[in-house]
Amino acid sequence: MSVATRTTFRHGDLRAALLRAGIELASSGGPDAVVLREATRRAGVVPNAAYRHFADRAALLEAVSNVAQGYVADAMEEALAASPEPSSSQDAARARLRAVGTGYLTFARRSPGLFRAAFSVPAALTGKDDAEKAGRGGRTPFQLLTAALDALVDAGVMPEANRPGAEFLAWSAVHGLAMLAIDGPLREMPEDVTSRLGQRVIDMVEHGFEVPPRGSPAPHP
Amino acid sequence: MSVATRTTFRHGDLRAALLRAGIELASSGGPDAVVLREATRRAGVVPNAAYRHFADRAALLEAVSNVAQGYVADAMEEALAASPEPSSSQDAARARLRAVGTGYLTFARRSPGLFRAAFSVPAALTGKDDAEKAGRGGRTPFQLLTAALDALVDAGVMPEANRPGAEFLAWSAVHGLAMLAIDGPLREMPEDVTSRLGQRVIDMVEHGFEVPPRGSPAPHP
DNA sequence: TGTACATCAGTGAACGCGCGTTCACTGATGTAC
DNA sequence: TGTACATCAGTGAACGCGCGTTCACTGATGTAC
Repeated sequence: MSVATRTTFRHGDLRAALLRAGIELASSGGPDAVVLREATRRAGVVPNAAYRHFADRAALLEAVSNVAQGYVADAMEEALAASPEPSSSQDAARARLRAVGTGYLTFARRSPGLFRAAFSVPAALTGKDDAEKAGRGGRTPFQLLTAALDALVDAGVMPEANRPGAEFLAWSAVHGLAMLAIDGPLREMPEDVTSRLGQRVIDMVEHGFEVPPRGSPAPHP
Repeated sequence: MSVATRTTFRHGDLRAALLRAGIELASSGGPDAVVLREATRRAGVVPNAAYRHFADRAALLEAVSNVAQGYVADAMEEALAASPEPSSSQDAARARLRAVGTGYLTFARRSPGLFRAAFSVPAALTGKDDAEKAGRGGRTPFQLLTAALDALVDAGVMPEANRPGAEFLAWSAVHGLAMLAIDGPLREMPEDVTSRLGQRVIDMVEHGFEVPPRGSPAPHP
C-alpha cells in the first residue's frame, strides 16, 4: 500500500504519514482498525517512532476522528452547493438544513468506517480543538448544523421556542439512520432505498421543527 | 463475582452460566467486553469448555444480544403499563408508540453496555431466530414497534401512505438519540435533560407520522 | 435390579497471534560561535 | 565560511498481556440388555 521506501534517516513528515495511514485504516475497518503498529508499518517506520508524534494510540485515533469530521463538513458544503436555487429566504433556510442532513448521510454511506471513527469515539467528540475538525470551509459539522438552525429561526420558519436543543433532535434522527444503515438492519438494503429513507427522516425533522411546541397557540396561516 | 465452586465434574448448565457471564460482561463494557475466556473463568470452567455450547465467540455474542433484545422488549412493555389511561382509541394508539420509544430510550440509558450489545452487533441483528429475542410478553422490540405503527394506522391517526418504512424512521430517531447519549456529545448531560430530549424526539416522530406525505391533499379538520 | 457400554461434557496443554508501550541507543540535522 | 555541539527523530530489542481456537484426553452419566 503506502509503505514508504525511505533513503533518509529522518522521515520528513512522519506525523502526516501516520495520520494518513490511520485514515486509511479507519476507512476500511472503522475505529478499531486504527492500530498504531500497522500505521507505523505503512509509514515505513519502527513501531515506537509513533510516540514522537502521538502520545498514545488514543491520540492518533482522535486526530483521525478530527480529520474525518472535517470531511463530513465538506460533504455538507457539497450537498448545499448541489441543492436547487431557493425561491425564497424560507426555502433557502430549509435547503441549508437539508443539506446538512444530506451531507451527513451521504458521507456515512460512502465512508462508513471513517464515519464511525468520526462519531463513535467518545474521546474524539469530547476533544476541544474545534479547528481541527473543520472542513475546507473552516467550519465543523456541528457549527454548520447550528448555523442552519439559526437561519431557520431567522427566516421565521422555525418558532424560537423550538430552537433550544434542536441540534440534538436533528442530529439524533440522521445519526440513528446512519448507524442502522451501517451496522444494523438497513445494512443490506439497496442504496436508493436508504437514501429515500434519508430524505424522509429529514422531512420528519423539518416538520417537527416547524410545528409550534405542545400547548402553544397555532400560528395563523 | 460469579465464580462457581463446583464439586461435580459436570457443570449442570454451563450454557446458561456462560450466557449469564456474557450478559454481565456486556453490561459493564459493551459487546467488546464479551470475551470467551473471561466468561468461562466466571463460570468456573476451562476456556475451551465453551465450545461444547457455542460454536465460537460470535455465537456467544449473538446469544447475549438476543437476551438483551428481550430485555428491551420488557422495558417497552413496562413503559406501556406505566402510561396514563388513554381517553380514546387514538390516544391509545399514540401511547403505544410512545411507550415503544420510551422503553427503548430508558433501557439505553439504564444499560448502555447491554444496549450496544443488543443493537450494535451486525451479526446479532441479522440472525433469524426471532423467538430468542422476545421479552416476557413473547414479542421482540421490532414486533412491538411494528404492531404499534399498525395500530396507529388502524386508529386513523396515521395516513396509510406514511406507513411503509415507518419503523425505520421511528427507529432511527430514538436510536440516534440513544447512541449520542451513550457514546456521543450527550454523554455528560444530566439524565433529566436527555430524558426530556427523548420525549421531544418522540414528539417529532409522532408529528411526522400524522402529517400527510408531500404532495398529498391536507386532511379536512 | 445389575452390569457393560456408549456418549459427550469438561480437562490439560499448547498453538500462534498481534497488540501497546518502555528502555537505552545512534546518528542526521540545524545552530551558535 | 568552518567547526563544535546540542537537539531530537527514528532505531533495536524487548516486556507482558490476553486473546480465540485446536488437539488428544478422561471420567461421570444415562441407557440397553
